[in-house]
Amino acid sequence: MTDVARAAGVSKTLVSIVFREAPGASAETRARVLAAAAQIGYVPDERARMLRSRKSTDVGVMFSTQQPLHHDLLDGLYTATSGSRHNLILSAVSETRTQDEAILSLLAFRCGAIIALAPRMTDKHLLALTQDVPVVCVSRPAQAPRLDWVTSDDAGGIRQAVRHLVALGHQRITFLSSPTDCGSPERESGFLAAVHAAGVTGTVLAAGQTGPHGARAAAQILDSLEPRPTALIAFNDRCAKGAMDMIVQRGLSVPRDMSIVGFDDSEVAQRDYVQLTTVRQDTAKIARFAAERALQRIAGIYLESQPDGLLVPTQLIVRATTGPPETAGVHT
Amino acid sequence: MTDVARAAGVSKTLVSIVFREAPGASAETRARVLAAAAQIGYVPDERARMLRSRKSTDVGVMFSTQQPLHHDLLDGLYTATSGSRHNLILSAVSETRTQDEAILSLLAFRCGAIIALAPRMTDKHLLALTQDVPVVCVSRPAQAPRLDWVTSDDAGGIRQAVRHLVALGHQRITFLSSPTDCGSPERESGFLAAVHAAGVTGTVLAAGQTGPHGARAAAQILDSLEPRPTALIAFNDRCAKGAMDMIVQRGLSVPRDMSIVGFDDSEVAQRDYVQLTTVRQDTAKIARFAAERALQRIAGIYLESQPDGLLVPTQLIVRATTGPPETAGVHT
DNA sequence: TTGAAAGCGCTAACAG
DNA sequence: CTGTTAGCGCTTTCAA
Repeated sequence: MTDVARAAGVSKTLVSIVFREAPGASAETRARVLAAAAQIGYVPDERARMLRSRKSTDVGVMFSTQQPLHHDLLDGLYTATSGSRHNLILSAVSETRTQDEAILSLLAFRCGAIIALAPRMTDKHLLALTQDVPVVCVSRPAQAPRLDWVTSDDAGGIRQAVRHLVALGHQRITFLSSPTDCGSPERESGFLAAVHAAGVTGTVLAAGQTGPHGARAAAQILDSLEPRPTALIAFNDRCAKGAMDMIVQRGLSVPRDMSIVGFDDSEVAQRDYVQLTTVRQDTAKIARFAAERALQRIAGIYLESQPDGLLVPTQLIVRATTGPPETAGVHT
Repeated sequence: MTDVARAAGVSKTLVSIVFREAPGASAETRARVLAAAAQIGYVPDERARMLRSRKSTDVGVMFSTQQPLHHDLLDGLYTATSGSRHNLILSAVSETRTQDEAILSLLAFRCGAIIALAPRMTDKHLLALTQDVPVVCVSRPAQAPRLDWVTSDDAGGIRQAVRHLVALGHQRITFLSSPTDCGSPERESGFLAAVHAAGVTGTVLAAGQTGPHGARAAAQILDSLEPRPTALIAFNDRCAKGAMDMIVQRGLSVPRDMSIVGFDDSEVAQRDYVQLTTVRQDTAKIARFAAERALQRIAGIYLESQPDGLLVPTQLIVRATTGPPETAGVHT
């Protein structure tokens, strides 16, 4: 910066003013400073800048490398913050990095707010965090005061799936849950409420969020002797996919012998060889809300009138993996 | 920090020493400082720390939200740097954020080195960047001095695919390229060399990296009247998938009417309903090398003896989408 | 419209 | 082993 100031023949203050796009510099000076900076290849040190200005305007984002949905959300967050002066500080959760580590790193960078994608911590833990920095939870509702959240209407989404299946004539439906994941409790209770309302038989089986989890659960269902369900609703697309693999591998056909519904409408679902019927999440809207809230909090705006969270509607995308149940008994 | 020092009854220096895990503090003091910090909820300000220590030990990583392979690489990078004192500063390329913006942001955070995943910039541009900070390119070789790189042996991988297909009896093979992507030139020339060596007919068709790209290319192939190829090798799994979709949609069967090979061995390929034969990239090894190089550069180590880059071997994973060609003529 | 000085939270030399 | 001092690159008063 000193170099730029010298090259442009002005003081450091002027350089600062120009780069902050603050008023107080003539157009002529501005141009000369920018030219000198470009010449030298100067980029303001974001760390020093934040350090001195004391207010960190950066938004920290905790996401998971393994969740396709998070990549769509990241896209949405960048879109929502582009144009603003706010940087996104990314902190990933991976196989070798825990959520706590990710959050700690965000704290160390003194983000002005944190957007946590699918935080698997308790409300209490999150609330404690809120003492230090405003937090917006994505993919899970929260109950604590001053804890913002935004998530898909999980229960509503599952209800759409159940109604679709019931309309096709299904009487026995199983939900493959992923107990430790965000949103699973809501989807599970939504499922139970929906099957109850429709007067059909619904069972819940703990599966998990990955393909192998779905496959294992499907195998379990096929191996059991009881009247087999004719339709499966999975916690997410990957789980749905795994279940489908297993069913086909056992010589059965989808959707003839088993209808399958996923959740997310991730790329896997869309591009698949067998087009997966799924519940689509509106990631753009979720991201927009999360970003908006985070920026509000950073600006110190806390409106009593606005609710803590937002439930974003889902949309059922009917593709090729759902159909009427096979009426002629079971062939294994 | 001052608060912690007061609470622990020591000077700020001691607190600094304790948090840096530097020698010069008694175990007793150390414990007292840590206790006080935990009590207060103190986390050292990473920005101030880097600012003062002048050497930024952080590693900047440019990645793309849309590339499944990058998420595996991120995992690998976190694993490779965990345990070291180096932070990973992530900067994403998304629909609304260009590579230049991503790099600029990394520069603004004064990373000690940058790992660029699949940089689509010219060697010249990258070389200019190297003046400011050491750069390690991933997924593409580079020719410039002091520009480190690591990528899969693209040509070798394609050769494995070609040999596999030729061994099955294929005589006409088409490669679906993605001209603007990293690695495509290498794969294309590797393909041409391999078909030449095998004495079979090989053609190249520009497709792209997404499913729709692959589908469009496949349609083009099916619509042309010339002797149709009996096997396709795609730039990546998504492209392969899209081509497969189109082929099946036209009433043909894979691999009977057309064998298909992908590239990457991404989750799509592995979990797919139709198990995709593909060329696996060793992401863990690539990530390890990239991280190792970056840390070396940060440490100021430049060994003349070591090569600029590394070509990591690939592995052909034979699944269900390749088989002998249908000998009875073409049925449309 | 411009410049000089002070200081953000921390680390790195020193000295005790 | 512990404390004091100076300053990283920037922004922010305040004065010219």
